[in-house]
Amino acid sequence: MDFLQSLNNTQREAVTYKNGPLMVIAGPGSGKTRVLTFRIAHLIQEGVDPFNILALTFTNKSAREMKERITHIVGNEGRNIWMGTFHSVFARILRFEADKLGYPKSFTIYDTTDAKSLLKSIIKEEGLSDKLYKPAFVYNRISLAKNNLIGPIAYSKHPELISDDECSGRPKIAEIYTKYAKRCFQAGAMDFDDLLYKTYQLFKTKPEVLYKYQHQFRHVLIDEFQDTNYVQYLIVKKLSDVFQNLCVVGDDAQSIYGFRGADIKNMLLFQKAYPELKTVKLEQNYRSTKQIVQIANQVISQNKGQLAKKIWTNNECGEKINLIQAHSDNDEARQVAEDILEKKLRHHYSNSDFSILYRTNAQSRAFEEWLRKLNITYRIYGGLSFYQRKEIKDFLSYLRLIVNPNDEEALKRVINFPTRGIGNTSVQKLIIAADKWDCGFWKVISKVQEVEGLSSRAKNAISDFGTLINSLRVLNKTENAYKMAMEVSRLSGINTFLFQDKSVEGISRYENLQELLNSIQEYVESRSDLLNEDGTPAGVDLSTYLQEVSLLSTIDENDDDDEKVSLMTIHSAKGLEFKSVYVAGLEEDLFPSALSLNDRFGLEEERRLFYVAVTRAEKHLALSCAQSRYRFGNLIHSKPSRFLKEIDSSCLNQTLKASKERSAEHAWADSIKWRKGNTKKLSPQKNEKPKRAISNRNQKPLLKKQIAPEIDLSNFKVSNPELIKSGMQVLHPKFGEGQVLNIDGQSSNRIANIHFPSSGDKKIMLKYAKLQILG
DNA sequence: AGACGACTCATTTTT
DNA sequence: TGAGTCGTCT
Repeated sequence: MDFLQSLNNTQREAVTYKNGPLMVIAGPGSGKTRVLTFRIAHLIQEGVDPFNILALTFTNKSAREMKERITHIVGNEGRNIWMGTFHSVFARILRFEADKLGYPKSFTIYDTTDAKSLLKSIIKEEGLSDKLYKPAFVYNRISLAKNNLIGPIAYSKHPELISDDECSGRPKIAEIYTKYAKRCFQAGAMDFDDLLYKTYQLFKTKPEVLYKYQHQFRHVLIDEFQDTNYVQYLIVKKLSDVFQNLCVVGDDAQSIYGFRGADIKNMLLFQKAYPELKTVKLEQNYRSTKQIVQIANQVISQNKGQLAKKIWTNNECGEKINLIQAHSDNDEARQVAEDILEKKLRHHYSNSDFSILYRTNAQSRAFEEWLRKLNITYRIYGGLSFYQRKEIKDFLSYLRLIVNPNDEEALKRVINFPTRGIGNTSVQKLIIAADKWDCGFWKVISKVQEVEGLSSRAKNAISDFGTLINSLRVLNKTENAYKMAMEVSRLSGINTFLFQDKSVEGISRYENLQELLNSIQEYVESRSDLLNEDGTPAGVDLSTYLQEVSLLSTIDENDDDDEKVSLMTIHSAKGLEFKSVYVAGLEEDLFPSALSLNDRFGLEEERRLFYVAVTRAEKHLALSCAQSRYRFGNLIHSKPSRFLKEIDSSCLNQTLKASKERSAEHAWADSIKWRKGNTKKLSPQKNEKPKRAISNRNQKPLLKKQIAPEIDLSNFKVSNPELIKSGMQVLHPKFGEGQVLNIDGQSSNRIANIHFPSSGDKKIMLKYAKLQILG
C-alpha cells in the first residue's frame, strides 16, 4: 500500500481512520481530492466491495476524475463504486424505485427552463399576471419549500410562508405550487429539487427501500460538504444511519452556495448529531505560494463565523500579488490579456495555465474581445450550455417525448416544430382536455378525436404527430440511443428544416445538431462494453442517455482541446487550480455584489467567494478593478472593492490608488473611443467548434424568403446594427448593392432605409439583416 | 403562420 | 445594451 507513503500524517489519518463518522476539514490545496480517492482505494484494498461504497461529489466532472484515479489504483472493480453528484445518484435511485412513487421508470428531469415554462403556463391558466407572479420568483419559492421538505399541502398551512406571500402581494403561490406538483406528476417529470425531495420522501415512506440502500451503502463519503443543503444532509444522515461509516470532507471557508440553500450550519449540525465524530484538519497547502496563502488568510480572517484553522505552506514565497487598476472594463480586459501574453513568454506557460475569474457571467464579453484580438484561444465555462441551445433542446425534446410521451414541456416545444399546423390555441385545448380528463398528455393525443373545440384539420395534424411519436416509440424498444437520434432527426423533419436555413446562424444551428448526433454516437460507443445480465451487449437506450444529459453543466463538458485560457465565474472555478489566476471586477457593488450587502451573512458569503477565487492560484495571482464599466448599457463609476482594502498593502506590487474618481468626462470619452473602434460582432474563433460559439442565445429564425439561392451566404456577416451608417455602400443577399439613406429607431431595433438601384428603397431591420459593407 | 415593429426588463452565483 | 415577448399586419 505504497500510496499511503506519499501522504502527510494528517492526510494519512484521514485516509485510514475507520471507527465511525469522520469529518475532514480541508483547506484549499490541502490534497482533499487525494485524501478522498485514497480513502476509497484504501477501503477497497481492505476488502470492501465497491458496490457498497457511495461517494457524492459536487460536479460530474470531479466524480469522473476521481473514479479514474481510483480505478488506476485498485483496478477495474473501482468502476463499480456508486459515485456522482447528489442529483445524478438520486436520479439513478429514483429510476429504480420510480414505481413506488407512482412515477414512470423513465421519468423526465425538468431543467430550470422547463420548470419556469410550466409555471408560466400555470400562472396564465390561473388568470394571474405573470408580472406579479414572475415564474422565476415562484420557482424560487417552490425550490425553497422543497429544500426544506415542505410539500404543497404543508406550504398552504405554513404560517410563515403564507404570511410572507401575503405581504409580498402574492397569496396564490401555494395554489400554483399545488398545481405545479400535479402537472409535474402527470407529465412524469421531476425538477432538480424533486430529485432530492422525492428521494427523501421515498426513504421516509418506504422503510423497506431505505433498508435496502442503508445496507447497500455501508460506506458513504461526501465531498464539498459545506455546500450541501438541508435535504441533502437529511438523506445522507438517513442512509448512513445503520453503519455510521460516514466521511464528509469540506471547508466552511469555501461555502459559496448559500443562495441554493447550502448552509454551513450543516457542518455544525453534523458535529452535534455525532458526538463521537472524529475531526481531522488538513491545513497544509500544497498548491500556492506563501504570498497567495498569506493574503487568502488575510481575507478570510475578516469573517466572523468560521471554524478555527490555520492554513500554511512550505512552498516558495512567490511574487507579490499583481494589482491591476484599470480605468474601464475594456482597459481591464486589455491589461489582463496583455499580461497573459507576457507571462506566457516569460514563463513558457501554455494557455491552459491561465484562468480569468469573475463574479457574473456578463463580465466575460470584454475579455473575449481582447483575447481574440491578441490571438489567445480561450474557453468560456458556464453561461448557456450546449444543451440549452434552442435547436438542441428542441431536438432532445423529441427524444424525451419518445421515452416519456407525457412530458408536457417537451411536447409543447416540438408539437409544432417543424411547423405542422398545430398552433398555440390547439395546444391550449389539449391542456384543457388533459386537465378535465385528469390524465397525461399521451392519452389526450391518442384520443384527440374526442377533444372538444378542435378543428378537424388540427385533429388530423395532432393525430399524425401522435402516429409519428408512436412509431418512434416502437422503434425505441429495439434500437439504441444513437439509432433513435438518427431516426428522429430524419423523421421529425428537423434535420431538413435546419439544413435549409443557410444563414450564418442557421448553419451554426445545423452544425450544432450534427455535433449532438456525434456526441450521442460517441456516448453509445463508449458504453459498448456494457452487457446485459445474460451477457448480450446492452447498448445504451435513450432513457439512460437522457437521464445523464439532463444533469450535465458546462463545466462537465469535456475540453477536448485544452490549450485554452479558462474564463468562468468563481462559482464554477471551485475545486480547480491554475498556475496564474486573474480575479476581475473587484469593485463595490459588483464584487461584493450589490445584492449581498443587505446583511452580514451575504457579505461574508461574498468574502468566502473571494477566498475561493484567490486560492485557485498556484504561482501568480492578479486582482483587477476598473474605475468605470458598462452595466445594462449605462456607464457606471465604481469604487475599488472593500476586499482589496482588506489586503495588506505590502503584499501588493503597487498601491491601491485612493478612490479619487476620474472626471466623468474623461472616462466617458475613453469609453466612446473604445466603442467606436471595437464594436465588431465577434465571429467564431479559428478552429473553434460550433458548440463553443458564443453569443447566440436563441436567435430568431432569419428571413428565409429574402435569401436568394444564387448568392453564397457564407460571405454575409451578421451585421452589427451599430456598424451600419448612412451613406454606406452595402450588399444585400437578395437586393444586391445599395446605399444606406438613413437609420431609424434606436438600439437593437434600428431600421435602415436603403436605396437599391435594382429594386427601389427598402426598409431593413438591422437586427435580422445580413449586409455586407462594401465601402 | 410568419414577419416585423414596439415594448419591457434585466445582472448574482448553479445542480 | 440586447434579448425576449407581444400585438398587429399580411
